[in-house]
Amino acid sequence: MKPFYHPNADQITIAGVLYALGDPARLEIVTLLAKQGEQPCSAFNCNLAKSTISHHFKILRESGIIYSRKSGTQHLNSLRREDLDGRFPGLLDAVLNNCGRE
Amino acid sequence: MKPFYHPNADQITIAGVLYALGDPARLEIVTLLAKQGEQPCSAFNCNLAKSTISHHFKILRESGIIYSRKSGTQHLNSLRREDLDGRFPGLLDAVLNNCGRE
DNA sequence: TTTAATAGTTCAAGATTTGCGAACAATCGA
DNA sequence: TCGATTGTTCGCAAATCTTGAACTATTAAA
Repeated sequence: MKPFYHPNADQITIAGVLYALGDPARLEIVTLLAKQGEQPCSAFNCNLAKSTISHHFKILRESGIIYSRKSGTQHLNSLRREDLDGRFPGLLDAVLNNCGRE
Repeated sequence: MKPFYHPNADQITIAGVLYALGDPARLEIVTLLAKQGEQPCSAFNCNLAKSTISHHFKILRESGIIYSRKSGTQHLNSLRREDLDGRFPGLLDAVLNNCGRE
């Protein structure tokens, strides 16, 4: 399998981040990682197909929102908080503060 | 022509807002409205086709980000700042503060 | 009251993207 | 080595995006 692509912090764009966050499933993934810290893909339970979930993680990874590393058979994912806060101060917090209360 | 659909404030979802903002053209439209106030669609100059711009305004309108009203042959568009701030405090400001400096 | 000009919307078609099941790759334990 | 687990990749159908052309609505001019 190809190694994961992760953009550098300065390659992260706000349109890319907002696009990645603009999907209910991906927003839930991000909320989960914010609350629980590093998690494997399987920690995200929903009605979506496995391949679809893999796709969502890829979008989040390539937009610069999450970092993924291999650990045994799992892929552990974590929020790139520092990179995001450094690049777009206040953005991630504003999003997280407003999730889960629609 | 059908009258415009505008969601009520409580129908605005954060995923819908983030999705609408997750496009470079729409992000520029929002930035323009934030800086210049109410503007017609034609105030947004870019390389896109007229029909595409109309589509982008529709996405912004139906996600609850802008309000559109007819005035003669024009459609004047404005940010729904109060509705957005009331529903998702800090979100719009965080986005606007981080636009235009990639 | 025609006629033309302007501002946007709607429509149809091709290109792109999304979601899915099936097949595949990688790792771990028995 | 065999099976179980985790996640990726592939191919296809459905949905969405971009565009030019046609259309609606309003204003101004002749």
